[in-house]
Amino acid sequence: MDVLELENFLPYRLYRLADAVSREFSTIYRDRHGLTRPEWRTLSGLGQRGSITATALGEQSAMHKTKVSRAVAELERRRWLTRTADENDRRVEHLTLTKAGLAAYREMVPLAKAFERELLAKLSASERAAISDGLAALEGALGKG
Amino acid sequence: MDVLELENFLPYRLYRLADAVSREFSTIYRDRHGLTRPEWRTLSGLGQRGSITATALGEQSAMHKTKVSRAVAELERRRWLTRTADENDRRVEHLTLTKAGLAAYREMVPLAKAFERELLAKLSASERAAISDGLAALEGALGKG
DNA sequence: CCAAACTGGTTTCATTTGTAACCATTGAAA
DNA sequence: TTTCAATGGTTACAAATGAAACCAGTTTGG
Repeated sequence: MDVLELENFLPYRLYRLADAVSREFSTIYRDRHGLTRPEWRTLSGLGQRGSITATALGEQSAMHKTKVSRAVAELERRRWLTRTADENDRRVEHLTLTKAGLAAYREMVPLAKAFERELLAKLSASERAAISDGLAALEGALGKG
Repeated sequence: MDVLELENFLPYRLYRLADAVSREFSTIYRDRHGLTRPEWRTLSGLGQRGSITATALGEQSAMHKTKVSRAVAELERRRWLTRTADENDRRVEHLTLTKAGLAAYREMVPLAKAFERELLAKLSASERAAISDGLAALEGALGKG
């Protein structure tokens, strides 16, 4: 009979791995600041790109617009970001980190990098290359459709 | 200033890719049978392993026990599986696919394999090797802690 | 024996999520 | 213009999720 081996099935392996890594990483921003993943991504997207719109943020961090909307609302409530209206298009708002938001970002970046470094340190150089190349290839394949 | 490039950050890349692939794949079992992901995994775990317990199913398919419990309940409602009590331990129940469940499984397996094949077909042989090795290495690294 | 402590599995409750509907504004077309 | 489709963003509602409490039943240690 034709059987599917789940543990070798690419979608399953990817999901399982992403879930494990993401869950582990989430303890960092959760413990430190009580952030959810969408909030962390928003913070991190804004820190990386400076002032951007909610739509751009959604694209850059691969989040559904409702997630962005809610994360932005929460960070605004914390006074970690401010919205400023666009001059030309009144539907658009530009998001910018406040001093407090920037401080949180600056504090998080080294922790995030350390997490990644420690994870990759468990691999050999060729394994690191393999993951890097493999993910890039898949990203490319999905991009095309 | 120290910036984190989200698009090169491993946890983000993994999650994004897994989400995209999984979302795409989910249309197959959703359109065909209206299954959720936990339900699909349950079906597929049972098809692969024959008769197993809910706990074993959770371990094999990396699902929280409440997910397993609910997915099993739904598949039972559809009469795709049956539970039989363990002789020695009355807490344990062994899950087995019914004829209908097995039929659904047999129908899904080729679709799943085709999906994976088509995805991998977009990569070169060396890229396929890279993904395979890279994921295996990460799985190993996480396993150890 | 009998009382913890533990395990397989379910349920409850609060939180997170996605879909779809929505509001306001803008751009294009008639 | 006026209308109609599209776009940025929010909200309402339903479904999915996880943590913790729970209910058997089982094991362990006194």
